Amino acid sequence: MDKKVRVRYAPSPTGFLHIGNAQSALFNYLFARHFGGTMVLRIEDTDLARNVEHGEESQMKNLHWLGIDWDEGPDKPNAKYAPYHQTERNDAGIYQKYIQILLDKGIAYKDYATEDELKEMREQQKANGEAPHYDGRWYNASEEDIKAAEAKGIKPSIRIHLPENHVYEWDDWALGHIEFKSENLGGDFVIQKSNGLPTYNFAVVIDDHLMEITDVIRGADHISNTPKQMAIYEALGFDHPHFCHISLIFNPATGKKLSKRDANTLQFISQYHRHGYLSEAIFNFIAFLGWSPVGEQEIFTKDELIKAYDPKRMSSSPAYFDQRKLDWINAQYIKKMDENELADRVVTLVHENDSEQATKLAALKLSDEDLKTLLVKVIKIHHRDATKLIDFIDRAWFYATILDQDLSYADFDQLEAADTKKVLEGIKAGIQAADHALDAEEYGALIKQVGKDTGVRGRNLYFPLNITFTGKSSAPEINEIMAVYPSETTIALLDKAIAALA
RNA sequence: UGCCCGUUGGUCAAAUUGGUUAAGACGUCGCCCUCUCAAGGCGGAGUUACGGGUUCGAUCCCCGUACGGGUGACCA
Repeated sequence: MDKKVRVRYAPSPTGFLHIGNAQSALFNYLFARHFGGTMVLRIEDTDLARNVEHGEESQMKNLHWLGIDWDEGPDKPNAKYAPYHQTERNDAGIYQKYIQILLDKGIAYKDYATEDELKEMREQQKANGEAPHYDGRWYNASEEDIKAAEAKGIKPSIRIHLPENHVYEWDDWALGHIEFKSENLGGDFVIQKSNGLPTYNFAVVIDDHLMEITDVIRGADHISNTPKQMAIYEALGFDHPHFCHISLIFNPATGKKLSKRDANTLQFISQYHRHGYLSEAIFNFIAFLGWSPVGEQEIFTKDELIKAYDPKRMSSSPAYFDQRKLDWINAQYIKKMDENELADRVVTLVHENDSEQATKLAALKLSDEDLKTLLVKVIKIHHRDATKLIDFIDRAWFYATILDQDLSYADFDQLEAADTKKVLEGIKAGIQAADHALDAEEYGALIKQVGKDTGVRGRNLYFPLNITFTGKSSAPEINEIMAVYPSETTIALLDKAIAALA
């Protein structure tokens, strides 16, 4: 690569950070970091009507959470390229200047057609079996027509005139060679709206050129915009950047690209955060949707991904989003992380999270210290079977409120009642005999001792305890679970179970 | 309907410039381990959309068909 790499992620603040957005931000990030280039964040806010309050702020927050940062943007301006909001760039007259150049060259022209006229034109074309396209009615319009339209007070839009028999072609990082014929672009298109703002296709070209973007990495839904943008680059005599169109992520439920409107799938990065996914796992997972490394390794840290990233290995076919695989990856990260760090993360999550589980646990008003102590115990027990941080929250709440839980003793029916009673009473006696609260190891020893004393073993020994302390016959390491509770609670639970036996 | 793109098991996918018993992972099934559940270990089943062509040989190159998707705005 001869020029220093500069890439950009350019969201429009019309919503919150969606998986699809995250994917394109992520590949831009990997591209920039892999080649030691610069990552730019630019806000494409020219559609005033659709801008959402806090959309931009939320995007940035979630990007940071994911581990994606940038070198230039609204929060990190660089005098040479600022500003980074398209509305501000418009106010600075940047787009106007290039519109004027095209107007002067006679490549762009004013179009006084009204919305209704255009609509009618398209309907007419449709009725004739033609593809809808602008018919060029105001190209080379007469002075009189223009004067007449001006007199009526019509505010014109500005269109660019497309050359005939021209081919727009490029070599895409992901797709290889692609070409479009100029006559298939839908006719001369608008570059400046009648309200004076540039259209997306125009602003993108000007900004990417001025910001010296070398590689445009974006979703495959932009493929058909690319030839239009190339028409603008050519009209202005600019070189165009390299393009990379990332394959789209599909929703398995609908078979279409993941859309903000799909209610049944988690769409937004914040939702994954909320549900207790680790940002590292999401990063890892998304990187593998649309790209794959050489070799068989599947779990990659961010640094490893940056090192391994190769734009030539971008996929050209769409991928279905498989949440089970994400769950597996998330579980891998959880297993690798130690109890302390996990507990810290869960504490943070409990504070900032408004999920049902977190709210319930927060309502217990434990001090951070007590909460962490409890969580470390819970994590020890469930480290192997948790897939999400929220699983720990859920269990911690359960254990903390065990006395209020409506435990089911139904499974006692499958066991010999006399044996069950002996076991439970033996354990109770053991706890009462001790002069301190037992820890997990001591509980383990006690259980074995009771087994020896009573002659009850195997499931007949463990199931009664599982049922007593969790309400289910199967549970992970029961001695560790018993150690979560204070002695009084343990004894109370035993009494409850013994009473239920009678 | 036009234009563009895509198609390797249920899912993600690999396969130096055409030669592999067509990797690996998730999921699934079975076995082992184990008080149970999980985790872990081992193993099984399961794929080159279809039809032609080029070639000694095609997942790979070409053509067609089918299916899927993207796009077709004074949205971005």
